[in-house]
Amino acid sequence: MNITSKDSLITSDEIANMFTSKFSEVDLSLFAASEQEAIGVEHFLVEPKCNQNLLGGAFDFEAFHSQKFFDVEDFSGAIEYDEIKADFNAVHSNLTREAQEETPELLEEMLQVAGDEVLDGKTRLPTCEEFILDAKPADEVTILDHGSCKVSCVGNMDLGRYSPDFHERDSAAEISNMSSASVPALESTHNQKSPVLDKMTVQELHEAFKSMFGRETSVTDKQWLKCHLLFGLQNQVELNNGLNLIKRGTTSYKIGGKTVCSSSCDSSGSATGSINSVLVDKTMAIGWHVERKKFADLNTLKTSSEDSKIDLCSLDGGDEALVTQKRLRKPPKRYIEESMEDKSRYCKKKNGDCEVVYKESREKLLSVRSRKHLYPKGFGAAPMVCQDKSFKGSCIQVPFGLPVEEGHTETDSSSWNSEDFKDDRLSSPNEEVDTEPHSARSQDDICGDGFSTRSSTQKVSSHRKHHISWTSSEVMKLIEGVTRCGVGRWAEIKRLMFSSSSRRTPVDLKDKWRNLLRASYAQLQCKRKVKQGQKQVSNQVPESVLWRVRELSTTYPYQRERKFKIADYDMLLVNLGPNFFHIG
DNA sequence: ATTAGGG
DNA sequence: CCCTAAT
Repeated sequence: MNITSKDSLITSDEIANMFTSKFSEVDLSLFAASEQEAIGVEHFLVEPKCNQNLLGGAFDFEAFHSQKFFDVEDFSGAIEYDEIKADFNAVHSNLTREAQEETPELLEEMLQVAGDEVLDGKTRLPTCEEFILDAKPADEVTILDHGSCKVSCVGNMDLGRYSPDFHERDSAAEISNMSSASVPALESTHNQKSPVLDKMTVQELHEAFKSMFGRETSVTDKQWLKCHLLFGLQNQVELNNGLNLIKRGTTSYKIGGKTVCSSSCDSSGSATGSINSVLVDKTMAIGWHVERKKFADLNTLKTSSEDSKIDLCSLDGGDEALVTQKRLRKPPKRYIEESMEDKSRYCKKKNGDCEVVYKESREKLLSVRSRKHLYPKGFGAAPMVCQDKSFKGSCIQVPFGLPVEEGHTETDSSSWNSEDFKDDRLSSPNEEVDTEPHSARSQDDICGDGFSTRSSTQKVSSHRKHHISWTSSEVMKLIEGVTRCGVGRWAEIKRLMFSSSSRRTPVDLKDKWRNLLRASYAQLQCKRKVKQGQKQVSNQVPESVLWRVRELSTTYPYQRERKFKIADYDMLLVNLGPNFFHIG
């Protein structure tokens, strides 16, 4: 089940959005008498088909799967069919395995419990103690089919033991009060063989329905009514318990013969799990199941529990703002990065002798380009994997700008004296002077930037673009480009002058030009003071170049309007003097 | 997709 | 260099 690598994740926001509507809203949509308004889950609400029960251990997910109980498309199209299927398969096998592993005694015990209640019959709801005793501590996902009222628990079906710390009775008492008041018969067991429910007349069921949902229904199908009543009951129970469940960590309880399991201690360690039972709808449960796994890697425990709280709050009633806020909160890409950064840092620390110093906390780890590739949907993807190999031994964060182009360092102003000036000038503009050595790349690979993702996940993920110093020839090409095309037409300049250069995007050109401009004016003022006429030791860009930059900046006042045609370029050069391209 | 501008 | 908003 390789769901984590999929990029079409459903985000928690979407989940929350879809399923955290207030109960009353759920009520309206799911139990509309017309049956037509509700979408998605409606399919299986009215189409009872599968009737396996839990104890039989024959929960056929494939059958379920093929019945179109839900329409994948309905769920924002974000959950891929395959994923769901994969999940179901896993669940299925899991369940099967579990069922096989369970001893007959345990199964019998379970049957007995159910049977007792059936025999007990009548209208007695389980007491608090019974609720507690019935609790099955487990990693269970409740999957409830409203058509057949089938319920299944997957995960650790620890039938023999009960959660020791399940001592809170408040919620259980609430359950009793709430349900016994209006729905006396809901304790009954597996629907189709429930004598108690069967005993109820349609009218009684209607009454129960009305008292529970506050509205009447014209549906006369007893099965339908029973299932919806159970559904409603469970919803309310969950609503009442929601927050408690999170704190408690794990719980499950039984309503009638149905085991409703909630857990917040599944493998992901996320409290989100407890929402599963709030979303009685199995598709929802599955959705969360999938989702939880996906987020387990990204979220810290803290985050996920926070999320859960928010969701439950909204469920609890009326706090739409939280949901809205959550939805609006567009997780900044930086968030992902920084969380990655944190983890990576953590990993490094963990691995010991790796000393990495980040220049700024906001330092981006990935270049935009690669990041776009990495996170097509922006969120929730690509769990950070820290591979030890990456950090074996010590590594040092290499300062940016180390990679040198063409083997010559032009931070030394001497490079401006070199001949590539002339070369550049003489070269025809269309003639690509590919000054792109691969040294930079290889440098990149050799020294790396100290981050792990490169080796671990996609190698496409080059990280923050190294600062590649501009060579003199590049600067000249830039200037020439500006001269020809004018300021602002960076794309064109890039095409003209840097077409062979993989780096140096138009934005880079723009940035560089801005820097040049800045430098040129800064230099004007500094020059007054330090008139020593020393060769610009401080800056690699010679004065003449800066001068020309200024010239161009006035020539092309940074708007599209080009005062000069290309033909004027020669004039300009003439005006600048023959020595322009040499250090003056 | 490009460009401008802030960081 | 990165990011974002505005074209």
